[in-house]
Parts: sequence; structure tokens; C-alpha cells
Amino acid sequence: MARTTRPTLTHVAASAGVSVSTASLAFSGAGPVSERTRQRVLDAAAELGYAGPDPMARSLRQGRTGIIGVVFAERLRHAFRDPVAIALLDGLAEELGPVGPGLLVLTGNDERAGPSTEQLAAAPLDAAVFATCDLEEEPLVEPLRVREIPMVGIEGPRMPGVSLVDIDNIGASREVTEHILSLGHKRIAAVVLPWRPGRQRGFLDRARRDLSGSVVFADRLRGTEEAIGASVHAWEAAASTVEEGRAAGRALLDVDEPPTAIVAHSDLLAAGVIQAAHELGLRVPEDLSVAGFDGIDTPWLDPLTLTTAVQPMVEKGRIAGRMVTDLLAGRTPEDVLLPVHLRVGGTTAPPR
Amino acid sequence: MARTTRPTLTHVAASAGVSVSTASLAFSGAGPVSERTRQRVLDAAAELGYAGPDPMARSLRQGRTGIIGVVFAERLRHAFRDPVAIALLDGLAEELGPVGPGLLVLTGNDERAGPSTEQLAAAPLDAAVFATCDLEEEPLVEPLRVREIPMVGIEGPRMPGVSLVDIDNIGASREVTEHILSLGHKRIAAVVLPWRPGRQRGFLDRARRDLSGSVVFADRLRGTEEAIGASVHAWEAAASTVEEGRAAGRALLDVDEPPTAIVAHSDLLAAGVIQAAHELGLRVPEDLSVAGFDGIDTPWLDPLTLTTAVQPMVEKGRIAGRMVTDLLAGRTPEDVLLPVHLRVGGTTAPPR
DNA sequence: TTGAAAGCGCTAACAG
DNA sequence: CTGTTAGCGCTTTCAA
Repeated sequence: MARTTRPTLTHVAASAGVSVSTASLAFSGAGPVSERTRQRVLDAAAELGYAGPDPMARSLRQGRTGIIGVVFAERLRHAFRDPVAIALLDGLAEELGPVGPGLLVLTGNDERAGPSTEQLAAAPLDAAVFATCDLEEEPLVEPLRVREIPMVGIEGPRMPGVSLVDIDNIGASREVTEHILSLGHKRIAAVVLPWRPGRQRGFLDRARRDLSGSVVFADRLRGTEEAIGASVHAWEAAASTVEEGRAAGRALLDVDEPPTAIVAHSDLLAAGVIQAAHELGLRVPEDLSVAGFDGIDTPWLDPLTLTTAVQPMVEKGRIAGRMVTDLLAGRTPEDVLLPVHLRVGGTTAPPR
Repeated sequence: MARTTRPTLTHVAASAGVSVSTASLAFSGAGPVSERTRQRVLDAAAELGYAGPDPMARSLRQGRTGIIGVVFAERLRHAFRDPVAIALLDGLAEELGPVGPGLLVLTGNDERAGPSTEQLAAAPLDAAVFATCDLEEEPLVEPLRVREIPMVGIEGPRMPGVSLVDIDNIGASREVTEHILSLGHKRIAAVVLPWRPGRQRGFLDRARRDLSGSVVFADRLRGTEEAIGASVHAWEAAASTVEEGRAAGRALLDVDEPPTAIVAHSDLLAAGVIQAAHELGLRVPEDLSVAGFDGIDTPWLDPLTLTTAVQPMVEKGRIAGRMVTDLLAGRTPEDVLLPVHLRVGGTTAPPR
């Protein structure tokens, strides 16, 4: 007898001559079912073309979907252009992958905004990870907090109800700058990360500094200035990309008395600076020392190895994943601060 | 009176002194509700800390979640390292973003496998897009087909029940190779894409060619060989990355009589080949012509512009998104074949 | 414009 | 080991 609607567990149970609850157990394996019964149920299912319990019904019943949201406060194309974000996702997927259906990527559609409140409210999440956690995300946090969805932030500001995976941005940035100083550099400039909200490129002035915004931006800048002991001549990039780094490099280097060292607050920016230097006929590290931050793969710089602060990118994701697991299990994980270590490469040397 | 459990629509309705159905309408706006009533409901909700209708319950009732799955037949870190995949995702997000909660990324955890059947079966999807659609995915298709979930494939083989967004791989690859030939090159080699399943690097021999596998691999190779009119000396890369391209370049160039032109079947591979050439002291394009495929940004090649076949990466995603919309609306979209155009850059020139 | 009632498909007590 | 029963929280007829 043909049925036009999709078969349900009820149909399968009827066809196998058992009750729905027994059929349910046969699928979930969460109870005692004789092998014979179990097989009868599975056979009936196969025959009817039943694909297994409906995820939505199961979710409603169990009160969870197994879906973990990953929130980016920007458009997907921007978020995913950053190797650091990809590494984070990879670590997350590694840790959470076997558990549930997968990661729900929540991004905005505008250039700089994240997902809308409605979008967040409509997402069937068990937990959320803020991959780009800046102050402007406060409005993103609220709708999830109301729904009592466990949240994990990455390198964000400390917010009540949001577990945090942080790295030592200040210390690492200080260490990198100290390395530059120890080489004897005096004229040092910095290329800083986008100062959200309101990404724009240009020299960093008092007004921009005074805006509250990205914690990561502020911490890395602070590290650099703590090392120098004064405010640093800095260019603010509109994004962490090679292109932006190149623009920064041109702006900082194509002047009368260019710096002998540039501290970039991401490896992509550093790579762009190196490119700009080459275009201007400067050799790295002979004429210009360049340091980065992150420790991403930069095979195209070969044979140069970037001097940089290596942060545990994938590990951040793994730990965030473990925090999610803990939170879902009712445990309250401690905030984590991961170490970052200086890797001295071939892009820094004493000034001539 | 404190309540330990989260408030539901029933509580809100009771508190507002209306029926649940009215309260529901007040939230969805899908029916006639007086402004006064509506406001009362919203006020009650705010007071109780009700965050809006529960997504799971709503999904079960409506029979859809709004979630679109994006399936990758590999581990996340590999999938997301490819700018082509990112562009596709971006196009998808752009098209589908405003509609539902977001994109559910389904990847495997092993090096080369996609999500498990269980994972696919447990995912509350309205539709799925196969971002990496090779033959080996057949097992991925099946569980979704049984659940009657609409599917869209990208550059995959034509499969029943899977709408297809394709690009003219053969034609474009042929065109690129013809360009090389027209410059007068005789010794031409190719770097081909990973021949899944069983990625490995090495010279492409008869045995590898005869394996059935990636359609994209086969089509691009076919285009190249159609232009040449013979089989081409080729190196198979284990992935579409700069590093793999570099390894390929070394293998192909570090020999007695190296080719004067190399056709790489992706831009990342081409970039790696160029790097290898430079390392071997060869100038591009004077000593070696290199062509790619895809048309991604390669700012680090600057001032060189890659000769390549420019494919509409973001557009593929947008169109896939539109197909999903169509399928969900009960329409049956036509398969699409998008054009690819040759962009002659500075990496190809006549042989000396 | 509002309310009553049915039920989406499943799982988890509980009883046998 | 298996069956009965009661909802999960919501939307959607249908009737008032």
C-alpha cells in the first residue's frame, strides 16, 4: 500500500509489530531490546524507506539539537580569509565533530555586522562560540543569554556568563617588540589590527586610540607600547590581510626617514609589509626588520621565516570545544589563558 | 513568583491574559492581532524573560529548520584552506543568509573523509549543498536522499536527485592550454588536482588515470590533453595548495630538459610552481610560462599577474543558494553550467 | 479579532 | 524485555 507521506517511527513499529517505544529503543540502542526484535524493526524500517528518527522531533523531545553555533562579527568572506579563524574552526570541529551534527556558522551579510538578533534567536543551538569576540558583540550575546544558551568567547572581553579562551596578547606583543629593541632598533613603527567598530585604514591618532573597541587590537598595541615605553607610530589596517599590510608598509616606508623595524600585529599584515618593502627596494631583514603575530604558515615568504609570536590557534578551538562539552554537561569550566611564544625567524636583524 | 524552568509561550499567554494561539500570532505576525493585544503579549514576554518561540518546537511543527547543510568531503582545515571553497561559502551565505539561521558545516574529522552517515542523518537540514562533490560522495548522498532532503551539487558528477551548478572545466582548461600552445610552447607539463579518493603526490601514471575519481580533476586534465592532442606529462598534487604546487614544480623542473610551460589546474598550485621556479633560478615568464585555474587573488605574486581561467567562484555559491530556495519552494531548478574565461596575465610568454 | 483543540514525531517514565 | 502513556513547545486549522 503506497503512502505519499514519509514513514514515521509509528509506521515502522506497526509494520514490525512492536510498539513505538520499542522501535525507538531499537534505533537509539538506549535500552534493552532483544536482538531479534531489533532486527525486525530495522528490517521494517529498511523496507519502508525510513531513514531513522526525525532530528527535529528528537530535538524537541530531548531539548537539544547537538548543534554548536560559531558566531563571527563580520561577513563570511572576511572571517574565513583569516587563517587564524580557520584554525580555530578546525580545532572546534575536531573536538566537537564526533559529538553532534556540526557547526552552524553564523555570520552577517553586511561588511562589518554579525548575525542579526532574529537570526540568533531562530537558531536551534545548544551552545555558541564567539569566534570574533569584540565589545560590539554585546548585542549578540544578549539574545543567547536570555535563552540560557552556554557561550564561549575567544580572546574577547570578559563578559558575565561567557566562558573565555584567551591568549596572552599583551605579553606576547611585548616580547616581540622587546626582541626588536634588543636588536638595537630605534625607529620602530607598528601596524595594528582593525579597530572595530568602524574599520578604516590610516595612521592611528589620538581619537582612534580613545575609542573603545577591539580588545585584541588594544592588547597587542599595549604590549608593543609597554616594551617601547612610549606610544608608537602606528598605522591601523582595515583588516588582517596581506593587501592591508602592503598598504600599511607603503604608508610607513615610503617617507624620508622610514623606520628600521616594523611590528605588525598579525602575520598577514607582516607579509604585506615585507612585500611593500621589496617593492620599495628595501631588503628584509637587512634594511628593514619585520615581525608578525600568530604563527600561521607563510610558505610564500620562503626562504624567509617570519619572526612572530606563535599562538596556539588550533588549540584555542579545541579548548573552546572542550569548554562547550563541559558547559553542556553542566560543569562550569575555568577561563583559560594560553601562552604565546616568540619565534625568532629571518625577518629581523640588527639595523645597519 | 519565581519559576526555575524557562518560560514558554503558554506562560506568556497566561500572563498576558490571552490564549496561546493569540500569543503565537503576536510573535509571528502571521495573523490578525490587535495592536493592543500584541503589545500586551510582548510586554508579558519581556517581563518573564521570554526570548521568543523555541526554535526546536517551531521546527517540529513547521517541518523545517531553515538550516542549510554544506557538505565537504574532507577535513575542515583542508576544505577551508581553499579560497575557492571560501568564495563558494560566501556566495551561499550571501544568498541564504537573510532566510534562515545559517549554514551548517558538515565535514569529516579524518584527513580525507566527509561527515559520517550518522552525522548526516542526525542533522536537521532543510537542504544540503555538496561543496566538494566527487564520486566518493555517493555514500553521502544516500542518507539525504532517503530523507527526501533537496540537494545541490557543485561541479560534481550528475546524480539523480541532485541539482547541479557546474562550470565548464573542460573548455576552460582547453582554452588555457591552447593559449600556451599558441605562444609556441612544445614542452608542456601539467600539475593536476588531487585525484580523490586516495590523494597522493607523484607523477601521474596510467594506473592513476584509470581510477575513477574526481570529476574536476578528470575534466581539467581532459581539457589540457584535448588541446595538446596527446597525453601530457603530469604531476598529481595531493591537495590544491601552494606547498603542493611547489613540490610539483620542483619535481617537474629540476630535471635535465625541463618543460618551458606548466599548466597548473589551480591557482594555488600555479603559485607554488612559480615559487619552485624562482628557487631553481628560473624566471617567469622568460624561462618558464605558468598558467593556473580559478582566478583567485594572488597578491603575493605581485607584480606578476597569473594567466588563468577565471571561474565565477562566488557566483557558484549564489546560484547554488538560489537553487536551494527554488527547491524549498517546490520548484525544480534547471542544472546550470557557468562559463569560465581565460585571463592572460604576465606569467605566460613565448619560449626563448 | 480571539480561543479551543489537535497534533508535528519522538523519547522517557513507568508499569507490566 | 516490551507496551502504555504523557508530553516536549509550538503553529494551525476551525469555530466563535
